[in-house]
Amino acid sequence: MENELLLLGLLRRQDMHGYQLTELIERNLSTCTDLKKSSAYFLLDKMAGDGWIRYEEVREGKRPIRRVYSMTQKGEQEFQRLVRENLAEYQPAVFGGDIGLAFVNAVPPQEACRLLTARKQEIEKARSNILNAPHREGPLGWVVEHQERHLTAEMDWVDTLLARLCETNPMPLSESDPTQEEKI
Amino acid sequence: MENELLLLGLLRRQDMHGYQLTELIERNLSTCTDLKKSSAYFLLDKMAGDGWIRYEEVREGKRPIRRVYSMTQKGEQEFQRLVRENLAEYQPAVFGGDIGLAFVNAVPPQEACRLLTARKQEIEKARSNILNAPHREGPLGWVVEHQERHLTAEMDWVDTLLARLCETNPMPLSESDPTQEEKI
DNA sequence: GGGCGCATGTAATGAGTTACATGATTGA
DNA sequence: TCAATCATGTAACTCATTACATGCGCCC
Repeated sequence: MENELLLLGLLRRQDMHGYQLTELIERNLSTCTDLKKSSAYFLLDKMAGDGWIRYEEVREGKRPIRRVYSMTQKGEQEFQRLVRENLAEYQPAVFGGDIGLAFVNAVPPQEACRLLTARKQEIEKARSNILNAPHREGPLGWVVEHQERHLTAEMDWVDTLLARLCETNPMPLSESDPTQEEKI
Repeated sequence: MENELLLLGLLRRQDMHGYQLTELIERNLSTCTDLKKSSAYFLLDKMAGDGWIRYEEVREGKRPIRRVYSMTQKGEQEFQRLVRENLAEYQPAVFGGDIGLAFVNAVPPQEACRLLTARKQEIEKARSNILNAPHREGPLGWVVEHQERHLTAEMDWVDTLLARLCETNPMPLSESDPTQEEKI
């Protein structure tokens, strides 16, 4: 329901048409969601069907017709319910990158270091993207700050891993050694 | 492909039947995945079809027939490819809880604090679960450590939020004040 | 005798993505 | 004139989940 919450939260501040919403999300809110255009259109349709929002078709000049959405009373109620639900819960994060890590012994230490260094660079890139983005005030700024903290922690974590993997094995074995692998 | 990687990585160490695999995953690897039984069975089927693994039907005593899976050469190749891919990439984490946070001004500060405190307790619970779990050595221990670090950071983050939200507004407004809300 | 654990699956459902379709306007 | 932007959507597909179905053996 996060996506619905997001759309409701945005429409709550001002009426918007679909394209405007989806551009806003993809351009300015990529730090906290990656909802795609067609998914958003689909949800807007659905929420209109459920009476959470309604729309008016508007033609401005010679541009294509826009569906300008606005919240209904029912939508506001749902929004109030959804924010509370979202604020009160914690959804455990699953880090897909940990699966590879669990089997890191299957690759020679030297190569593992090379690969993790590549990962580190991706994290660094994401982090600098955030640091270079325009500063935001209030809750939206906090969301960015949260992501920034997380990325900093991830950098730190990869560094720890590199230290454990490489510095203890400066001269790698010629091949991965299955006898060094652990039990589960 | 993380789920495939996980199954391959486990089968690489020793042959196992489906139930054994899925129990292992649900009981011992819940920190890094939440793959469900039927999904795992489905994937095992698929991978057998693709020739990554093969199985032998074995009946032990009067128990139900087991499909004991083992890796093929092709499976080992895929595994090697998938670990490297996984180690080298970083998949940006999206925190669903940040959507609610972005709209936290829609609820009265006092209530927001109550809700975030509930969230904090859930995080604390997850953290103590991990701290009380048996200690693991090597890469698997690292994965647990990663999760533990993350949960600790999340606790810290919620505390920061609570400080910003509650301590600056010890006496809440009677209702949420839309004029305090921000632009996007 | 009843419930739990073992063991494998199917079917229905859901959420979301990619790729595609359409068509007009604007700017280089 | 050609590409990009605006604007909305559909269809096919992927991936995973939930709920359900089956059936035997073991233990209380």
